[in-house]
Amino acid sequence: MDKQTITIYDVAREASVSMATVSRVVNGNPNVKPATRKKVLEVIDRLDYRPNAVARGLASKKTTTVGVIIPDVTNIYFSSLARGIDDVATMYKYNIILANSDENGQKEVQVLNTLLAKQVDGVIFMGNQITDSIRAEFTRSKTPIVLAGSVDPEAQVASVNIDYVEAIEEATNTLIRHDNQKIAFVTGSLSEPINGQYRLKGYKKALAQAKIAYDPNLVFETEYSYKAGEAIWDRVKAAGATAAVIGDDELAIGLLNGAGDDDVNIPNDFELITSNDSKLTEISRPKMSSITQPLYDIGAVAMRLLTKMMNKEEIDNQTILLPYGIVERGTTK
Amino acid sequence: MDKQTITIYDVAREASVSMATVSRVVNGNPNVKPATRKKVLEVIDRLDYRPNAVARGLASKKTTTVGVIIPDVTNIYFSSLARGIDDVATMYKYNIILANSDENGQKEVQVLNTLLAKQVDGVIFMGNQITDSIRAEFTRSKTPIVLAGSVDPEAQVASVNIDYVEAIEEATNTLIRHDNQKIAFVTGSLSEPINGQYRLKGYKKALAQAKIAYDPNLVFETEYSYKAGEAIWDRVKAAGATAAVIGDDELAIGLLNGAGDDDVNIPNDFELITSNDSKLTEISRPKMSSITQPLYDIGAVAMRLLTKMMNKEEIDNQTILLPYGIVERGTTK
DNA sequence: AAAAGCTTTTAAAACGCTTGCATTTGTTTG
DNA sequence: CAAACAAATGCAAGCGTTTTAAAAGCTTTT
Repeated sequence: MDKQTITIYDVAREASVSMATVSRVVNGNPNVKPATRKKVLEVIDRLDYRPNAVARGLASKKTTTVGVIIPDVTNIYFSSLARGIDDVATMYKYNIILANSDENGQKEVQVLNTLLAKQVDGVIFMGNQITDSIRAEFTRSKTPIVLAGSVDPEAQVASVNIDYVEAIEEATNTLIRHDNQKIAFVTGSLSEPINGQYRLKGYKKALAQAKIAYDPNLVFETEYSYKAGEAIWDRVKAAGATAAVIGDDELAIGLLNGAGDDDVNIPNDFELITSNDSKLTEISRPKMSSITQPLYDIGAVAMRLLTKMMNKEEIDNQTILLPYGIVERGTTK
Repeated sequence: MDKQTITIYDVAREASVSMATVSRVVNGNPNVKPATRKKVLEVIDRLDYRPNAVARGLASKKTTTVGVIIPDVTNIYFSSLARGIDDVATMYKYNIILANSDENGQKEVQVLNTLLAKQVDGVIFMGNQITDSIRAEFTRSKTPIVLAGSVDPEAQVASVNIDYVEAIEEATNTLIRHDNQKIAFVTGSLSEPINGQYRLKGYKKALAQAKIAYDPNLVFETEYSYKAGEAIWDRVKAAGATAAVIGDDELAIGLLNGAGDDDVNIPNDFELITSNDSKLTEISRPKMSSITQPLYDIGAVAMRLLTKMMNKEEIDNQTILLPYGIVERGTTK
């Protein structure tokens, strides 16, 4: 009934060699006489033999598959990283098992476990919160893990990022230089280290340097979403801010549109700088000034780092910081 | 050295039962005496045993993994579908191997083959062109396949979509009702059936009904990208169009911004309707009128259909059409 | 208390490949 | 030309599960 699947054994028989030899030619092992290789290759072609990766994985204990845990593919920030990850994965002959986690700690643990059960050779984790339970799973397994665009304050697990402190500091400085005194800081949950520790620190540093008092009423904690941005505009306005540094592009464009719909002239009456320099910054009107960071590359470098770890190569530096910059577009004077 | 991996065998020994029994309790097979089940479960817990999915896959010939071929995760249209796919996959205990194809026929074939080598239980394919080589691979394998948001003119392979002909016809009609005589049709390559056969047909039908002559100079073939949209504005304008139906949201927002930057008043001087009702339609200013289609659901339903096929359930209808609508927002009068 | 019929459990054969070790074949060398 | 070494191949033991057929235990029935 079923299309009889043909195995390495069939090839071996037809080519009158051993399975070992067939395996060698399939894997490009050089210890095969060219004539033999040719003969085997012909049979493989004739029978249309396709090696079974599952059997391969079981025998070799390598699946050439890596797990990618992503909060939400639909968010351009993460999908940009994912694209970088996938491209270099492909380059190194790995496949990606993609799993959405919704930044939900429980799901993250769950998903991580099924990935490990599937014997992935490594995992790339995106998500702003390394909860204790996740960290526990990380350390429990011998599988290499790297964080992409996420930060581990303990610096225990490998990661690739930009320097969030400095980046936000510089963005805030830009706004200060433009004579803003009341600068809002709006971002995701402050319980996420990237916000509560890194970005906030940069924001405060810039203020301190300019001798501007830090005002907790100017920091806004919300979701990374367009709607949240639109919704928070009123509060930002009410707080008397004349500018804002924002931690996410979707959030920023929401705020921008919220202000615009409220007939606020941007950048004259209100300035803003966002954080991720995704496609969205070019799509909005005015275009958004932003911290620039190489999203694709963060993913790509993270995956590259992971390949090294999977290969048990010596790693000189576990936590890689990629360069960032600031582009001023239409939302700053 | 290596953390000694513990296997089903270890559990069997510790619980003094056979591997078969352990396997049964792990798989929830009812033929196990409650007392035995409990004993085994305790040992599993104590040893922290995790079944090896690869071995499982080899023995059972099921990997509970499906392959997803996507042109580009970074495109909101596709990532929305992907999100739907992943969610129901998770619901049915499947994992997703995600592979970017760049709509490139060669890559598609390549990727499909590695997915099949990995013994995925099914495949979801997104991409607007079912080339002959892809079709050949499809039919060659016994693995179930369904198209999501992509169309197979031959209707050989299962798919879930909306009725593109009618949808575009209706969108065009809307523009005609608003007294536009010169309506541009801008979309991706016409060699893709979705454009060249379906959408174009709907466009022409609407024109014919309104007794407006079809003018090939008003159809624009380009890429699905923001840049392409911006770039094509000049040509659309030069052609004298007063409105446009557009096949992709990124493309549409590009065109919209292109027009806006050219000081054209939208919707008064130029109207447009886009096709996918993604997040972008709410993000643009003015917000874009659009054909509404349930992107998430298309993915979800496609995956659901696939689960049925993998389960060898009887399928009543291979090609599912989901309902669409039209929302008029700010880019139409 | 033996026969019959269930319910549980076990033994062991797959599943399709990789890989360490042994063997065979081929090539140099002294 | 035998010895020594290198290259090419083969053997067979895994890899960690599932699954089928058979065996073992229990209950009922008679």
